[in-house]
Amino acid sequence: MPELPEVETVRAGLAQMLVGQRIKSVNNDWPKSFPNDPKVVRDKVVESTILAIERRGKALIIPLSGGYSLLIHLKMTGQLVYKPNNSDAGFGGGHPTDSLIHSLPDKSTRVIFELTKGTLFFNDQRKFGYVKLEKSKDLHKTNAFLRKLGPEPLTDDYTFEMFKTALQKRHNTTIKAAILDQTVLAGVGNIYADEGLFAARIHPSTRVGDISTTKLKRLYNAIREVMTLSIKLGGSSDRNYVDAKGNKGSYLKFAKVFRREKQPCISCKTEIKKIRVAGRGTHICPHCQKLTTKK
DNA sequence: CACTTGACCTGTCCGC
DNA sequence: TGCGGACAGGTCAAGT
Repeated sequence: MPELPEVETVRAGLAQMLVGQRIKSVNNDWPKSFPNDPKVVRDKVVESTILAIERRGKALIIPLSGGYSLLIHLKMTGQLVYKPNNSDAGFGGGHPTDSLIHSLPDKSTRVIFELTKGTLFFNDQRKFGYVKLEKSKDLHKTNAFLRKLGPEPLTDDYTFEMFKTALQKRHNTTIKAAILDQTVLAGVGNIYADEGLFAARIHPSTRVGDISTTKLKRLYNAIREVMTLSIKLGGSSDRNYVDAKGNKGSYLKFAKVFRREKQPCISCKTEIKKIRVAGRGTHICPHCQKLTTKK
């Protein structure tokens, strides 16, 4: 599910509700969902206080009092949903009747954190995601996943030059594979790759080295615009994704190509096609996104 | 080193 | 209705 906009939406929701709370207990049934030694987890996590909720690329980082942090990756189907202790009535508190919160825990619940004022559920149908306990000190350098991540694309200091320079090391591959590469920039996944490439009118199979600077500049802007809009709309709920309150996001109502195969292109009415690029299902308008090559 | 493919899992959908 | 296969928003380890 979750690409940068979805993870950022979860982060913002959790930050409102969890910061300052104490963790009373931790339980997990599937060891790979929380691979640390359960005794160590109990020792370092229980009785600690949540200091902040941070995001890096598609990962969440929760620093705790006591010098440790939770590093969480939702991968394809992870969810982090918080249920306040007083949410039983099912109304108010930002929990519409179709919120996932009313059926928690469920069969995909992997980890349960009991907090002072409520319960945090880590759900993950496909079990690809994880919660890991890490030392907070220099976490961005000591953790192998975080260390390799490229720059955050939505910060003010992320420039076109940074984008262009990072792409040069992937000049021989397709532009779609290149922007999905988390070492080039952090946070783009399949949805925003397709939406960004459509907005920039670039065919996903185009070789990076064959794209003009003008078009790359369009893509740089498009990726930032598409993800910024999605954050405003609470992210994309294609299948599993929900925010920290268990509610779906609405970005896909505004998506131009993603999951719109067989529908007319909003720009030229040509039928949207679904193809395969970089091993991923890929959505294009064959008329607006023509494949071009140099020489 | 750059790049591609399969594996990790469960659930759903589609064709026979 | 049942069954097999393909596929799903991500990353990593292997292979070429």
